[in-house]
Amino acid sequence: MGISERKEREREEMKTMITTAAMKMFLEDGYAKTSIRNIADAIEYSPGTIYLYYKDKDELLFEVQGQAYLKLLEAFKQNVTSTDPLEKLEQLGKTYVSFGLANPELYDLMFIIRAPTNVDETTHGHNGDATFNYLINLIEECIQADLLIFKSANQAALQIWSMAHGLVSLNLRCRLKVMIPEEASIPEILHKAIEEYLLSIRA
Amino acid sequence: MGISERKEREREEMKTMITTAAMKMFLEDGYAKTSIRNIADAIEYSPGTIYLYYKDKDELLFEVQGQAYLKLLEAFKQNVTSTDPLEKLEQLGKTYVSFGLANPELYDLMFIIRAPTNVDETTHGHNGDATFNYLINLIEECIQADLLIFKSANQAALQIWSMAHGLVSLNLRCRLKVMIPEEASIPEILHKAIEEYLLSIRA
DNA sequence: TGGATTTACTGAACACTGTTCAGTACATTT
DNA sequence: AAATGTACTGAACAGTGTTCAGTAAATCCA
Repeated sequence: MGISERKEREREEMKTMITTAAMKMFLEDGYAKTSIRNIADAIEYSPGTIYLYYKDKDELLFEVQGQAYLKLLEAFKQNVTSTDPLEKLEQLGKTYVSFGLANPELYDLMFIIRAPTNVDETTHGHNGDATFNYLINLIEECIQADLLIFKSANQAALQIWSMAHGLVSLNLRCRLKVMIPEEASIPEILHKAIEEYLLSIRA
Repeated sequence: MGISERKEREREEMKTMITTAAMKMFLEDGYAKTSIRNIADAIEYSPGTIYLYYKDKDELLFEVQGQAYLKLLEAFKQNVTSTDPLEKLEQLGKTYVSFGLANPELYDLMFIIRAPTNVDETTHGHNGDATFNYLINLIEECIQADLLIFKSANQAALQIWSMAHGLVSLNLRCRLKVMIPEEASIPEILHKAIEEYLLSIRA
């Protein structure tokens, strides 16, 4: 019976049609300013239809977040090319910061925006695991080679991620203007901060 | 002519009445879930009245943010008691983290929430200056005594604030659950992270 | 093939949001 | 006492996420 298979396929096509439009509009206008009606308009369906495929706007966000995490993972894989673990860690850190600077709306929706998805991590927790594991594995590699001052990978990841996220998210909320008056020099200074920080945690 | 003075006084009273109610409701339910109508109900006025005192919801946020920054500054002054600059820096860092953990909604509205106030820092930039200067002065003290690896106070502030904000804000968005499974141990681990970080940036 | 059933979709409706503004009632001034 | 100024109201506007009775087409079964 090929009909049910075709219907399943059509359903998946519809779902990706919705998320593709949603992703595009989230990136252009931000999550908050993108309404279900706008998305429905973009794909030329009625608002109610979207609810036949996603239970609410938050589930749509969750879906888009998953894609965004993969996009970040791709950036990691593409830019972390060195053979030296510490150098790889630096490449990862700089990739993270560059990603946040280049895709502010995306970064916002991945890590900053408030939504059920971002709060109750019990059901929605395993969305960015692959990307996070990439960091953890790299850190473990560094620790096993005795290259960092940390004893546990979790401890190291906590600090390293916090530093990187702090830099990016404070910038996204314009909190760095007091410290960095010239907007143009922000990328350079943030990369320098990552560099320096990683120097300071070397064993 | 005492009438215009009385009117000015009454106007100020009304403004603080509004911001007091707003602050309370922002803390309890969050900024997004608090509506102008809710605030108006709480102070027993019509919604339109609020707009006679504040031009929009964002201006209300700005006002409450100012109070929140002062509250944080108070916490700094109360907890930073040591005579040793490095110890003072540690006390400040831990106070910052504790503040964020104890007042999640307040921290959210101060540093995380997205609003015109938080984005265009040209007109709204000087709201938290006193609190920020407290940090800068302390860092300058450390640098002048050659206690830190940094050469410039701005450079140091960038890293230190980013680390602290990263820890607090990732926690507020439940991003630490992958690294810290037990919720109860979060405060201790975050304080430990601050401790360790400050050790790693000692000259 | 023809009638019953399942499926996909619509768009009006509900309860909310921030914000505006004509209208009103009271305080102050002349 | 009449005219002016001020403070406040609450209905209205345009938007939001979400639901659901109604419809039309596709599928199934006899």
